Amino acid sequence: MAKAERIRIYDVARVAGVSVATASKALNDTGRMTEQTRDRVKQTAAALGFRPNAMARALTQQRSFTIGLLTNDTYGRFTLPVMAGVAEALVDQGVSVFLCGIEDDAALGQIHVDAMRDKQVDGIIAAGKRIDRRLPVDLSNLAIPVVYVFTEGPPDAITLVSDDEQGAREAVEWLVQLGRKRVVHITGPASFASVKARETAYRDVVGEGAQVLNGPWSEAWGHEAVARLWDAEGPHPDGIFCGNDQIARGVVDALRERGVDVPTDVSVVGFDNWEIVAAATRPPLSSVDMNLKEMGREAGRLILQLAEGKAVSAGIRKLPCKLLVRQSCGSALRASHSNGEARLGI
Amino acid sequence: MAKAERIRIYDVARVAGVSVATASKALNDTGRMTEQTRDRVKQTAAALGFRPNAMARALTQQRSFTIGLLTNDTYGRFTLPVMAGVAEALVDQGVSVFLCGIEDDAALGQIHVDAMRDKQVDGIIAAGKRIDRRLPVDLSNLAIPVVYVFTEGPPDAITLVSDDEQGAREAVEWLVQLGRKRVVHITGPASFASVKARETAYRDVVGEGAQVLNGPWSEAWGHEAVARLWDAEGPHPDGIFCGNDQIARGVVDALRERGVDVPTDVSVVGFDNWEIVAAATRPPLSSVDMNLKEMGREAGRLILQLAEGKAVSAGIRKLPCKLLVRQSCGSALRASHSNGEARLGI
DNA sequence: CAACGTTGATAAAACGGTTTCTCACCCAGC
DNA sequence: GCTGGGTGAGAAACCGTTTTATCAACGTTG
Repeated sequence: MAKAERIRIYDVARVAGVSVATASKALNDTGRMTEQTRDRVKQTAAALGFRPNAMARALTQQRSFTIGLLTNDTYGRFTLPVMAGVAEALVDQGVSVFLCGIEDDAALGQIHVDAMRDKQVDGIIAAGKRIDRRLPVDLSNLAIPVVYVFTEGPPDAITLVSDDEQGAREAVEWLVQLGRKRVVHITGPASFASVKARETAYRDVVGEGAQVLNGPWSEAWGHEAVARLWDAEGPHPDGIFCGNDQIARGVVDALRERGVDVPTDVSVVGFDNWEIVAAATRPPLSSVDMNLKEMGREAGRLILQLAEGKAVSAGIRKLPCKLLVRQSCGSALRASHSNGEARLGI
Repeated sequence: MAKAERIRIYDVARVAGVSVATASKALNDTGRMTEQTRDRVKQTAAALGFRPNAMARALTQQRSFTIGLLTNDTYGRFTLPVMAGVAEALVDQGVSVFLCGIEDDAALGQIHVDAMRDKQVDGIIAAGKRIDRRLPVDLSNLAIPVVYVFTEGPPDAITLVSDDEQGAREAVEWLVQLGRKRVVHITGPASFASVKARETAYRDVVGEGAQVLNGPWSEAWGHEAVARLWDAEGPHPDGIFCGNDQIARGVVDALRERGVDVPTDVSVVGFDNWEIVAAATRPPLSSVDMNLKEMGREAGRLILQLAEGKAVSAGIRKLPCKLLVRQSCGSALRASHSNGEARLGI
């Protein structure tokens, strides 16, 4: 097949025997004309395989049907599901996504923002990997709408984050419901806002006897924390709520090596529901899913609304997490399992 | 700061006291004029903060300075580094990247391809997660250039893949150099082309006594394979070359649980150099890195050349892998370590 | 001094659509 | 028969840039 010249609306008009103006109006369902004329134009357009040139269209209308996704999460663990959600929400509106990875490089960020402006994006979604850090770019007085996802934005911005407190609460309550009496919390560095939020919920549910161990976000820390707990005097924990799945995996491995059975002796729950870690753990890890894809979808919907000129109320929106029960916390109360799942759904 | 109206080249021309045509030529370093005039225009443009409207520009020139990246690798493990490389190669040429995740959905793929055409992308990079599978879209007779990365393309296409055979060879030769006499190969399903390529290289280096175990790409399979090998009669392996890092991690864990020391008793090498797995393994895993980011860069360079109308010879290009030595294969020959690294570099 | 090539700059025509205005036409009402 | 309002369609302007064609002014040359 030869590289056919692209069909222009001019061609459609000529074949259909109308003017370009009429053709345009027919295809966009605007203007006034006979239903007959409109159909004829539409049919010839279809027959010719006409597709409007998005550039030309963007030039007159003030929309490019393009948005920019700015992120500093190169590894993609958090951003990838968000991206998928955004794309999903936008694809059937004909909106495409520019992906801009900026690491933590302010200069690179500026380059990408400028490029986006030049390309007339209808909006920008700024996605991060940490709720309490900003991206190294200033998007505060752009002429285009901005939505912040999983990152900190200016006070009056539209921001989407996960509800860490709620997620943690679900997890700890689940452990308590299973009958666990001594639940400890092994988590990341106290400097993270999400660590604080999760800890707050944990302390709230557990009350007296709460015990929190802070360390790096690594498997190694999970090992070490278990060592500390089990080498200490007194009764050992029978439930462990971990700050993320990597720590949880370290914990589970360490327990196995000590001959402590999970979930019979100890129930373990992680956070993030990072499939690749949670599923490979033996036994597979229960974990709190932050619904990042849904966050992406919501971001897509919002940016679309804004692009269409609709008003969206500013502020921070916390989206609910969902506990995903696998085998690492046991199924003593299997009867109430599905019940719990349903109750915990978003 | 008010949402300033965008400055058009018209404004620059007026302020600089020249015609729009002159302004355009001044800024693009084309046409003829006094050096003085050119400077004056450039300076007023800078002073006004003029940035050309990319849409309008794309309409006249035949380039949008935009390319599309089509991928079915939603999880992003392979595509993410590729994307980073592509973006890196293109950003300073002012080229932006449309990201299009299509899963394995042909209809979705078609939608994205159509959208890209409408938006006049200068080229498409099709990136996959498996060398011997095609993306569910037909890009063969588009009017725009296409580069295939880490996926199978049509026979006469420009395709970039990793040189699995060379990578495997480096790994196995390294094990042999360390003095390992009984090296086995635990790998993925035989249906994968990359499995075959790696196996070929392995057999080539080991010769007599080669032993290959095929299974799924999972940690669990690593465990099981070790069980098979160590429960069998006769001498145990002293070197294991694994088909990917997940299997390798399973292998290392299983060996530790059996009291077999890595790397003292057995040297282990993985494949993919998936940081998150390789680094968390105890001890950290030596692994073959496929240089995916460099592959992305190369893809970016190629698509750029094609977009500029330059000819690029078709065919499959195998890009070299690089062995990354960590602790899982020992350092008996530490003296030749850096030597080896240097020799194995790309 | 006329013819001519250069030079610096401009007007105007693209690019491919959308949108605003204008207008011919038809029919109803007086 | 004249006016007026609604209807269907087209001419033309516009979006913001690049590019081609044109042109005046100037210096050179025969």
